[in-house]
Amino acid sequence: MAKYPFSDIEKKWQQRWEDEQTFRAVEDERFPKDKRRYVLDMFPYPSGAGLHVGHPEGYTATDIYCRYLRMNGYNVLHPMGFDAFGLPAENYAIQTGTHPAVTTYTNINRFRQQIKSLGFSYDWSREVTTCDSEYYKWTQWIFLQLFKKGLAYEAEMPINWCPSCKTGLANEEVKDGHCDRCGTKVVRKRIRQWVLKITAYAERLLADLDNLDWPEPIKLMQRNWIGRSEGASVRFAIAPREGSESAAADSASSSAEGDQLEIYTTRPDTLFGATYMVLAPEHPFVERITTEARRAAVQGYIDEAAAKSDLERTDLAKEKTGVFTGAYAINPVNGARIPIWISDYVLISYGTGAIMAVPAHDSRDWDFAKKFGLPIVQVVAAPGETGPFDREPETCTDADGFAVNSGQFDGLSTKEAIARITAWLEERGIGTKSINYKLRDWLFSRQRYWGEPIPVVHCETCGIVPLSEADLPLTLPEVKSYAPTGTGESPLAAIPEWVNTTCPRCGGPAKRETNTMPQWAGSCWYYLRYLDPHNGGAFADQEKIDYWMPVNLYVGGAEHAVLHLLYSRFWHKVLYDLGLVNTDEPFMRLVNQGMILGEDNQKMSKSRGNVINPDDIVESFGADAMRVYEMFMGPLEVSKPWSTAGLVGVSRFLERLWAISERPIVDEPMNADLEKLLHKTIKKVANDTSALNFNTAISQMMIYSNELAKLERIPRAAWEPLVLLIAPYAPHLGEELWARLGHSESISKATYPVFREELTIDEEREIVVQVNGKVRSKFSAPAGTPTDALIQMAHNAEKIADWLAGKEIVKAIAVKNKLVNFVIKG
RNA sequence: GCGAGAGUGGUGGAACGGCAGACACGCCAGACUUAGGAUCUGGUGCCUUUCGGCGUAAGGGUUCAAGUCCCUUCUCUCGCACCA
Repeated sequence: MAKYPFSDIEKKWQQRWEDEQTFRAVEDERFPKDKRRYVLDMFPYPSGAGLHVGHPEGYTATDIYCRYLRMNGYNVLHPMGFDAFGLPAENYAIQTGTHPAVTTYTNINRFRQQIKSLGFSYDWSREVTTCDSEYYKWTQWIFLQLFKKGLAYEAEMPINWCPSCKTGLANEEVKDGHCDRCGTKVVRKRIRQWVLKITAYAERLLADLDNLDWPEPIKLMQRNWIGRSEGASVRFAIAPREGSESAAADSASSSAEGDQLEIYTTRPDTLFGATYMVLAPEHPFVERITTEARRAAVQGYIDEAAAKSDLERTDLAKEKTGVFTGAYAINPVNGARIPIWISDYVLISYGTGAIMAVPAHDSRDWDFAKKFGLPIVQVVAAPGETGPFDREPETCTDADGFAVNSGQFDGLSTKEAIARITAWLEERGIGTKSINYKLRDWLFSRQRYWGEPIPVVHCETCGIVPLSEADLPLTLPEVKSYAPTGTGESPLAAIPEWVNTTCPRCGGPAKRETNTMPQWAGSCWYYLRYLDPHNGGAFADQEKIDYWMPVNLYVGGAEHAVLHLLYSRFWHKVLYDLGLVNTDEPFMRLVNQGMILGEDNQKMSKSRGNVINPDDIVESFGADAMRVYEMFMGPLEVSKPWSTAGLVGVSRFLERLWAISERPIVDEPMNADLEKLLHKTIKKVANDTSALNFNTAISQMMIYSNELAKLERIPRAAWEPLVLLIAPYAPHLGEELWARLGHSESISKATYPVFREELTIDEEREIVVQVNGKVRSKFSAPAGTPTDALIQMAHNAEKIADWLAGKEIVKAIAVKNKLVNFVIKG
């Protein structure tokens, strides 16, 4: 049998779609709001390696869904573009001297051609590229809005620095103390940075997750990343010096007296158990409170801590370290004089950088107290525990219970004690209820070339001055060397004619900002630019935003859970607050596709030699086979290994459809059984497709086509619906078969088949007869036969009399249309 | 350590609490064929000659009935990681 000529067919229809602009999306008011859908793919970074079989998985899923929606009368926006700023092109430039733009656009052209070869129904007229100055003009414009709102600020702060990428990294880009991109161990470095105040939106970013139809694990990851906790801020007075220490104290140290040391705790109920305090080594009080006698030891510890990498500092396995400062604080609830230590187990970046240590009820404090012989006082007892509570406890517990050794609060439940002690602190002005977040502000500057220049200047008289919006885009200058200086300045700093400029405010001499934006900037809002990609006067027209937004379905990998997906929610909320977008969330529904692994069940990688190139698959099996196979492999959301043998199976299925189409298509009625199967098939394929359960939809089409394949002559009424059903999956084949059926218009404009519910119901049902839960027989009964009649019939079913002979029927259970179960004894 | 998800034939995977293994790959047998992952027919979870028994990581439980619900354990994947 002749193979179907997929190569010719696919080329032909891709050309047709392009010539006829078949998938151009137009803001047609005749479609009411609920008949419009915005279906978005995470756009790719066009790497030099070309498209990977993982890319088409999500793209195929959304494409099938979009084609399905269009055939069901929806106006669908389905765009594609490229996330084009980024380090690989820049690193390549450093090695070869090739301008990153050259590499990037070469790669984009290759990607676009590869993506098109798979026959996706994108509206290519809306393509965006983030490194295009007409695009990043608006990235810069949004940055200016953030700046004007006070959400972008400069700070000199210790940051995560990747020595290999020679740039700072956001917290979200550090995994296990290593650079997320290149795996190099990050170090701490203190340099001037641009930071976005994402923490100002922490509460909303957290709360609004509840309204999103996103996978729970992703929402949970964002919740954990934001890390909200409730507790209290409490001020501890620094105790006056005593005895010889006081006499020895110099004037600088004694000035600390009267200072208040503020801490944050989630367990104010354990205040009576605070037996010492710990400051982060970087805490500003350390210098002031350290006594002369302890100064050398303290300074030594600080130096040691500074030399350690974050990874070493946060290694949980290591023993706690620390030194005593010589100073004491007064516990405000009981007046106890408690020593103040420093230790690197307290982080300067969280809370106030200082803690009250409650060793009886915090395992970290416990470890520390045990190591340094500090007192441990139990202040929470387990429910029912009777005491006595005057001994040092044998174990540490953070479980709830009731307060002991806590003065007037004794006996209160943990919950009650937290509320009452917090109120008591507030009355006396010693503390307040307080909320903390793990989320840090977003480190937004990169000391690299290939990114959006940050559109501000540094003026000697005016300070930081934003460029006028009319001066955007601020384009990247040409440079001789792309190599980062590594000193914390980008290559842009080496171009005086670009750096030296005039202040937009006073006209005096000023220097341009030489840091660039991180790769995440462009992807924060690209879904908005698709709405109106060529607009020169605004990032997008309001009416177009209102027409399409929000995104109804967003499909992409899970690796962006706390990066892109958090950042773009933040930007979107800022734009919402400025009245520039119509919703407070950008992506209503999110689906993460699973990874496609190599045939060896390992992650695909060049080094493992298990990489599958989509071009090869399209070449030898066709784009339709590739698409259908990727959807047939298993559920979209799970990871699954590639199997070329499995691909062959799908290819045979498409061959079979072609073979069927070559038989006589006749205007004759089909038999009742086939008609039933047809309507069941339409129902299942429609339901599964709209639910993105593509694997089971394909399976059903296989079942149906296997039936059709048994016929010599194919009734048109049995064949046309199958062609329509397969079209979203195998669009080239669908078009060709549709044309061969005599239709002149694209099948993508045809109407999806409709099933008749009554034809999906079997009037005869097979009823299973069980004895003690085990299947012993079966019989056929009309649909809807009442349960008592089913039980009667079951008695007469084959072999059942033997099973019941001499036994007592304890109970007979019947489920309509399904089964009868006899429960017997003896 | 904490959190989340997942464990089903030789393989990918199906299965509103109701016949476990749909569909597909592979394999076996046969047919046909100038056989370039070809096409067609039948078979294919394991044990047993049959009757039948056993089977969804392991163990327990709820139920007339459990892959599915509950508890315990194990393994794998992912995320977080001294956040007070």
